[in-house]
Amino acid sequence: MKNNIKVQRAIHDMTQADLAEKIGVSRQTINAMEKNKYVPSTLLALKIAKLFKIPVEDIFILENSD
Amino acid sequence: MKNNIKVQRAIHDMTQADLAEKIGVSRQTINAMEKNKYVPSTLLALKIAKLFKIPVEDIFILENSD
DNA sequence: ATTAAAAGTAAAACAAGTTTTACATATAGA
DNA sequence: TCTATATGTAAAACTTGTTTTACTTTTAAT
Repeated sequence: MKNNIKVQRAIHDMTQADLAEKIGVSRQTINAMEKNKYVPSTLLALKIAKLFKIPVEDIFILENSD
Repeated sequence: MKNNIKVQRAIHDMTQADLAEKIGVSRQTINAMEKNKYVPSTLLALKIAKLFKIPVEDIFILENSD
């Protein structure tokens, strides 16, 4: 699974810290997600999608390996 | 956060075990999700949404308390 | 070149998701 | 009523997500 969080942040001109604060997680959580260190919870995915006003599927993309 | 998994299973005439097997988790994981015992990973959410051919947001719904 | 802000990284601790095994309860059909 | 299938539940073990603290590196602007 990959994700577009970095791009969406750029579009919305947000730092990792900004995004972290908006959705109520630590900055390291955002950083680790962007670096594909781990798969976030559905709660985080929904909050991020809501914030960026796009579907979860447009941010988090399933890959063949999943 | 709540979810419609039970309804979607009914629409697709699947048991908890069926769904579990299709997306590669244990039956207890499906049961626990339906009973709101915990929030699944985004990977699971995407797989379930793909299987039912509807958006993640139509299955997992944010609530005010989230 | 220096500085400030942003991003990357790492380890320990803690919280939460998932599996496994096992049993109890419910439901529908024979 | 008996039986098979589906669902609910629980505890232990394991895996993974998340936080906290703290430090390093990068980037962009001065």
